This record gives sequence, structure tokens and C-alpha cells, in this order.
Amino acid sequence: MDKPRINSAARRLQNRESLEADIVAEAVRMFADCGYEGTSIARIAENAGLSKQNLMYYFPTKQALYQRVLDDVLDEWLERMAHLADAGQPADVLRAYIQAKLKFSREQPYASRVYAMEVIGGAKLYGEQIRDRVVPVLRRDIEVFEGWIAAGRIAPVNATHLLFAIWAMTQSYADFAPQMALVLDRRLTRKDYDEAEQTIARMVLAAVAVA
Amino acid sequence: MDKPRINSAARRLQNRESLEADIVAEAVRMFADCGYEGTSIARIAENAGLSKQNLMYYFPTKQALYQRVLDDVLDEWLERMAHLADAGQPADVLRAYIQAKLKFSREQPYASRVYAMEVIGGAKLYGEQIRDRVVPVLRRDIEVFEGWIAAGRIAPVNATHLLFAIWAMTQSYADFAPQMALVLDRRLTRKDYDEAEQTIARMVLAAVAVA
DNA sequence: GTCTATAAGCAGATAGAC
DNA sequence: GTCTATCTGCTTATAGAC
Repeated sequence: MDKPRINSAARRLQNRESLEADIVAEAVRMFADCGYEGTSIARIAENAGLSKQNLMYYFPTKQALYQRVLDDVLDEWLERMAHLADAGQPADVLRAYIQAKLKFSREQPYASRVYAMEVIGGAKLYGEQIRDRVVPVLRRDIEVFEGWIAAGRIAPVNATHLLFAIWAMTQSYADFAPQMALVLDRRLTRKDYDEAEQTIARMVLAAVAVA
Repeated sequence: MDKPRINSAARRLQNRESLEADIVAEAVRMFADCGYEGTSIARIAENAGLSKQNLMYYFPTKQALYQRVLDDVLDEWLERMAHLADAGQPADVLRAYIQAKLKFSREQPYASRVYAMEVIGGAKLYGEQIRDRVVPVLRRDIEVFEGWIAAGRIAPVNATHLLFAIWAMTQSYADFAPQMALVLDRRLTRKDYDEAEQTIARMVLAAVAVA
């Protein structure tokens, strides 16, 4: 925590894009761990291996950096989740959806958590982008579920709450991982995520009555 | 937001306990909305209708107030959730558990959210109390599920992940309510919570194969 | 218990030399 | 682009009169 992760000699060889990516990566970690107000740009800069004033050359305000962090988080998430619901048998689509979302929680825990923090606080700084970029995707997913129900391909459940449930269960393996670790008395392993996937899939598939 | 919720004349009539409760109630709201660092004791005091210095007479440090807030949140939650798993048919116990947890999310959204914020941030200020007061309760619940499985009263699922799933789904109706409201294009109503309860219960009961 | 006054530090942001 | 230096405002917390 005290030493910069990248020394300035090595950094000097990087181009602007790569340096910005390093700053954003460090910012994601810190915003997730300490929240927006709990994170100072001075500490982000320190951990990323440059001065605060230099960081502010690339990101003129703290809010601009935060917006960029959330933009990148959404880009990554949308790229992984896009078109999952487009085709295939309901059971396969649901399994793939659960698997992809859980994989994101496992591989990008800081991204999941910084997004969760923003939503829990009422999405005061990022509500518009959530409305424009996330909500349409979720609504489309709900419509896919409703289409299956109308076609008799799955049992008639509440499609909206089914999606909320899938979202909640998978998201919690990033957000509530600290509490889960306390219950298990150890950090979550790959095996835990696999078991979680099986359990969640079982619940969802049993509820919609397909194998 | 600009005017104190309780004028000082009325407050003067209250005893110390009641005034502390007012301060804590306001602090819960603000910590949930703005996080620990995002909330200043000056604004808590302002909204509670007393001066910052006067607030610090009752709570000598910001951390002390925060600890008290989380203590009260846990007290309230444990009181509502205690002994739910003690007796009864698995299906009834599970339904009651889901109902109680969801009711807590609906009636005490700020409590749920301030707790979630603390956990997501790694429980840096409150990890010990979570370990001492929450984890034993969760472990006991898991043991109850495992007892049912051993006795053949429910299907053999992963009891730990089943509990994590129930926790996640019910908790999210407080934490992710802002995002749900964006998807629904309106605030959550009582009816939404009832439908959520039905959907969650259906998933859990179908997974453990009891009606 | 409540008030006025203030200390001491850190935050985000800016100016200008090189 | 990176540096030194600095400004301004807000934060928690304290001191002491009443």
C-alpha cells in the first residue's frame, strides 16, 4: 500500500492510454474499498505511481475520473453480458447468464462493488448513465423471459422479479464476499463459485420448471 | 433538507435517550445515502436540529456515532430474525424467513443499506462485530438447513449457498431499490414486495423440492 | 447541556516555471 | 507532461464561557 505499484521509470515508457488505464485500475480498487468521498485523488495517484497534480492533468476533476471508472466498468460488463439472451433453449440461456454474471463477480470484484456502491447511494452521480445503458438491457432480458412464458417454454413466473433475483444472487458474490468469507472462515475459492453457480442455477431452473 | 426536522423547542422537552435516538435515526439515513466519509457530523446535527458541538457532547467522535448506528441496526435486525429457524416445517420456516428479511428491507431500507455499505467496503470499521454477532446466526441457520437435509426433509442442496442466495435476494430489495425503480420507472410499492416474496419463495421451495 | 470561538489537518483544485 | 508552490474551503475535534 505504501509503495507505488508502477515506478516512474517504467511508466515513462508507457503511452498516455496505458497510463490512464493504470490510473483507472487503481481508482476502481480504491473507490470500491473506500467509496467516492472516502478516496482521495492524492492516494490514487500515489498508488498509481504519479503525482496528484500529474493525475489531474489527465483527469481534470475527481468526478471526471469517477465517471470514467464507471464508464469502463459498464463497458466491461455490457461486453460480457450482451446478447446472452438472444437465442437458445431457456435452460441453456439461463445457465449461461448466471455463469457469466458470476464470472464477472469473481474476476472483476472491484468493478462490481464500485457499481454497487453507486447504486446503493442512490446513483446520485451516475443515475443517468444507468438509465441509458443498463436499464434497457435489463428490460430486454425481462422481455425475453416474458416471451418464453407466453410461448409456454417456461412456467409463468414474475419475469421482472426473476431477473432481479438472478442479478441479486450473482452480484452478492462480489459485494458480500467479505461477509461470506467471515461465515466460511476463509476467502472464497473457485470451488465456492462453482458451487454457487450450481445452487443458483438449480433455484432458477426449478422455479421455471425446466431442466 | 435545509430545515431541521425537529425544532429545538420541541427537542428541549425530550430526554437524553430520545435525543440520541433522533441523532442516530438521522445518521442512519445519511450514512446510507452518502457513506461514512461522505457524511459530515455537521450535516447530521443540522438535520437532527442541534449544533455540531452539541452532537459531539453526546457522541464524542464520528466513529462512536457510526458504531452506535451499526449497533442499533444489528439490534433491530437480530430481534426480528431471531429464532425464525427454530421450529416448524421447512417450507413454513423458509417462507417466514424470506418474509421477515424482505419486510426488513422494506421497512428499514436505510438500515439495510448502511450495513451493506460497510460490508462492501470490507467491514473495516465493523468487521469484529459482524464476526461476533452476525456470523454465528448465519452459521446456525446453515446448520438448520443441513439438519433438514440429513433428515431427508428437504432435497440435498448446498445449505451455505442456499442461505447466501436468500440473503442476497432479500437484501437487494433495499440495496438495489434505486436501480429497480429505474427499471420499473416508478418507486417500489407494497405490491412489488409481495410479488418479490412470492417469486423468491417459489425459487427456494422449488429448489429444495417442498411445497 | 448548550453556546462561541478556534485549532489543525486534509481535501480538491489552480498557477506558473521548466 | 511534469514539477514546485499555493489557495480556498471543509473536516473532525477541542477549549472554555455561561
